[in-house]
Amino acid sequence: MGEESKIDDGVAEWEAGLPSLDDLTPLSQSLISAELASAFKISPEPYRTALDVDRASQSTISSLRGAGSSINLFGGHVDDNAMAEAELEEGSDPKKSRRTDPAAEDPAKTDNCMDDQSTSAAKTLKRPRLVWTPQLHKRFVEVVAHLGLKNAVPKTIMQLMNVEGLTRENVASHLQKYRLYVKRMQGLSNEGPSPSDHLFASTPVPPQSFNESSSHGSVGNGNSGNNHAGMPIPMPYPPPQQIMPVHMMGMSTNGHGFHGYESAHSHNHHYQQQYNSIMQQQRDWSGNKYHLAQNNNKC
DNA sequence: ACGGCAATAT
DNA sequence: AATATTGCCG
Repeated sequence: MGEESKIDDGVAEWEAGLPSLDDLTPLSQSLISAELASAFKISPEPYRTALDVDRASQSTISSLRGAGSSINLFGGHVDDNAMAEAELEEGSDPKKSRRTDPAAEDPAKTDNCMDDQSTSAAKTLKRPRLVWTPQLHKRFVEVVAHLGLKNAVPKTIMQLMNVEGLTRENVASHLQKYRLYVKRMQGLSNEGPSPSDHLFASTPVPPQSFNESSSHGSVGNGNSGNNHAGMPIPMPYPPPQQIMPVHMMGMSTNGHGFHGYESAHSHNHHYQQQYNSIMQQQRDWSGNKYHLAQNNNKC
């Protein structure tokens, strides 16, 4: 409890040091050219009054205080305004109702070096190490479960997880560990998640989800807490973020365009392909946390 | 190119 | 301790 007042003091002090409204560059000033905006189908920023800004500020502050649950993809530090966008949400978190317009750029450093370089740099630049938060891991497990262990290979997992910035290597590494864990757990069938298994223990191990896959059938773990038969996890995960101006007419709005277990015998590469194309649309780097981490990159 | 796995590095 | 990277192989 003492902590909170400390934070309050800090915030107050910080607020006192802020420039007055009159000193600030008007938010109405566009950060990108009109051409660029229209080229990328970015709708123009709505006008913001000082009141709007204040409200946003309040909301930020309160969210900083309230349950420090920044769902940042990467642990470590949340640099400054970087936590404005949460990485992934589950349908099971009714508390977050913020779906206002994305905004609040920093007028101070209008850093407009992008295009060519930043997009190619996305793959070149060294990214901060990934932190497998429970949310992320959960997603991972769900995807693996749905693929069936047979098809759960890094690339596919990565694609279906649909998490911005997640690399194949990230998944491969995690998968390797995960497999070891699962094996370890099956060997010692009666439960005993070692204390070192924090993360893994928190998510029930995939109960051998579907008919195919698995060649030797000793995988039936008594633990089948998830996966209610008729309700396969909503696979086409809601794109955590990113706009995707895709108009695919085959399977559009009806909730699920994914029927999980195709691969082995069926030839519905159809769907998978459509998926892939979507995935590629969202893979694009645009602006996100990675650059910020430790790279005072001048361009 | 990809995937799996163990060893090793950070 | 958690991830990343590397090397070797199928």
